[in-house]
Amino acid sequence: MMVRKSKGIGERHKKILGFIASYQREHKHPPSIREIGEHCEISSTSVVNYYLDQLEKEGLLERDRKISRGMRLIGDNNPLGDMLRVPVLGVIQAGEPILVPSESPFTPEDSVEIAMSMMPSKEKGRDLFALQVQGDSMIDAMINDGDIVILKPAQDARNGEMVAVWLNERNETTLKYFYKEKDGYRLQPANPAFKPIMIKKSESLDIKGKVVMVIRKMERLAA
Amino acid sequence: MMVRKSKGIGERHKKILGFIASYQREHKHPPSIREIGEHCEISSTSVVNYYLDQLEKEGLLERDRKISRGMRLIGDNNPLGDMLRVPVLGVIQAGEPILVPSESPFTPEDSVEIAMSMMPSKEKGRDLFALQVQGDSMIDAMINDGDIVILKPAQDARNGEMVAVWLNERNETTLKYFYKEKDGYRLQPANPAFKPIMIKKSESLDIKGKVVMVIRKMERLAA
DNA sequence: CTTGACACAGAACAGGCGTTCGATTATCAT
DNA sequence: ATGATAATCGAACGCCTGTTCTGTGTCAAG
Repeated sequence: MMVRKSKGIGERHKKILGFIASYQREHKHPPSIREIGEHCEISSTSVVNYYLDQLEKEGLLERDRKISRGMRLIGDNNPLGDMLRVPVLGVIQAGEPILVPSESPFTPEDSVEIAMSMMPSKEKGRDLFALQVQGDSMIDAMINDGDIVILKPAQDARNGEMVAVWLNERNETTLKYFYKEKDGYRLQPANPAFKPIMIKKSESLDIKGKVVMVIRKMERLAA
Repeated sequence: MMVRKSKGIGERHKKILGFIASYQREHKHPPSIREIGEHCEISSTSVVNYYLDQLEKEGLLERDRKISRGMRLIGDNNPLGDMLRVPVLGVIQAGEPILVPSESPFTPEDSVEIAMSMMPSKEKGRDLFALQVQGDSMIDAMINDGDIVILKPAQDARNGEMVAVWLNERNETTLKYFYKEKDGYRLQPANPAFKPIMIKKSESLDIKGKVVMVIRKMERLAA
């Protein structure tokens, strides 16, 4: 039959890889060695095992020996991965205080799923929450109507972090870069076309959380 | 011992649920019935099975009977999910043509993972690609320096869709809402503070793709 | 031609693992 | 108290599944 001379991956290998991926997508768990054999025209379990070993050596597969269906695709092939489910607690808009987890009486109607690998640094905590932006009031933060902002509860922030604040005096919710200055705080819009807001120490500054991510889905069309 | 009167979930159930989640996170595959028993102080496999059945009835778990470790958590508990790995092909900036998959000679140095559930409609194709925005040239599209835009290759677009275009005459790459008009095309910035660009039919309009998502990670601090 | 690496088949083995069933104890309404 | 229901246990059963070993045919190098 065909020979491979021990270099690289052959057609058979690709077929197996593809089968594992599609099987896993359909059944939510990996196939057994025998199932792989049936669908890839391999009549012996030992041959499947043989190929699996090669795929593992190539770094395309990982195996938990002795464990049933204990294999998983590595890298680009793997359709499954760790993700974080972040509850969407409500909307954020100017003129209304935002709801942080402890204040919100609502059950998250919806949630968004974020890949762990996308999470900045060590914000991988379980206490993140999300809000959907309503209206154009956040355009100075470069955030559109409909965007989803993911927040981490916080009462204070370091310079340069984007925070969600409730400005009592102005009766306004806003997202700004936070800077502490000698006579108070400076809230810097992300959009350079807008001017910073200066907050005196006397005014109340109510930080609700830090913005860790912004997601904009383009499914809907522009007005 | 304690009794549950067949309503709701008890402490034991939560412990099992938690163990499955943590086990799966560590081993990349679900535990066996016996492993659950060992770590939850249940000495009989039948009791574990007993609880698993209840969890399934509650809709918190799904089971593939007869299949080894054939269980998976449902909903918020499930740390694993279908995700799309989108290759980051390079950067997008004004003054340089963008690279679409077929043109790019580079192997994606990096990739971003997006939950399937986050993908708009049926853009769940395998041909998506991502670009990292460099510079502030996309501020009129409400997109910041460092943002990641996810694109779907396309040569044309419908009105209202945001597209990535290469304007040959202006030697410029840009992201705009696309509108076809009687005498040509109108490229509308997402930011209402900016004016639309009118393109005559005589000018060449090179649509490279549709923007399906924008992601902004806030890990880095503002300048 | 011989040799040896390689691809593959098939069968047997053994342990993993879900299932099932009989028996026992605990809790509660009656 | 008492019977019904829930919770548990322990062991046996048997399929599922990965592992291993022997054997065969092919092809290229010596």
